[in-house]
Amino acid sequence: MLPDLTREWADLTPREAIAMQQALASQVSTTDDLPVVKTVAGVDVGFENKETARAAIVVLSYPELVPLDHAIARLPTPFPYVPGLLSFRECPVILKALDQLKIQPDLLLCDGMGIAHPRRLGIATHIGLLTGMPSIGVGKSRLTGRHGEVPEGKGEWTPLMDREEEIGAVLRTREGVKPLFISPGHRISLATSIKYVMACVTKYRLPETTRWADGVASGRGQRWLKALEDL
DNA sequence: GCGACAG
DNA sequence: ATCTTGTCGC
Repeated sequence: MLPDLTREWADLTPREAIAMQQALASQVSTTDDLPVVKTVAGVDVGFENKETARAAIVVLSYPELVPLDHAIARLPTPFPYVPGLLSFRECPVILKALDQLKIQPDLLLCDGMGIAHPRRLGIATHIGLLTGMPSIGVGKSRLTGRHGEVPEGKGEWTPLMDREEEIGAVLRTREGVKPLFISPGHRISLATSIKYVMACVTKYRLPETTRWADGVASGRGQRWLKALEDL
């Protein structure tokens, strides 16, 4: 049973949230410490309105990428969107969804950043710390850090730097598409993160994990859920 | 003081 | 994230 943060985080101020991130940062590990990966999961959070957050998680077999399990959870939105504090808005409902899974994944890919964050505590990292699960941040745009041009070829990447520190990779998952911002969440290195993200990419820009998750999380989720039933 | 700013 | 139609390109 994962912690229910709905209450604990209810009256958190941005200042307290930042202090919490700074306190947790020392516990993050970017050394590979994962089991043999037989399952990977993607998680995504959508908002039905300003009031309600909805998380969807889909577990896929690895390396086949066939859907095996899924969960959807809803919870009141506990925190406004503040750049750098995304996890306080989305973690509670994600934990609730994770608790509903029959199959706990070996690796979790989250929308957003891992350590590529001002205090090295993006949502993927925070979820990793809360669950103990190896995690990777897969962002569609940049939060922080600098980088050079990204080579055009599929699988090519450029380091994302904060001063002298390598905090992630700007990865071209397909030729001719906007690159993704990949960073270690917890219990995984950058090189290994890139490897698993590319292994989850088939013919689209986004890895299958996140494609399944946000297909189920938002909009026309019924269409995706029906596909899951036909297993 | 002026921008930048995951989802 | 979410609101939204047509449209440009492979």
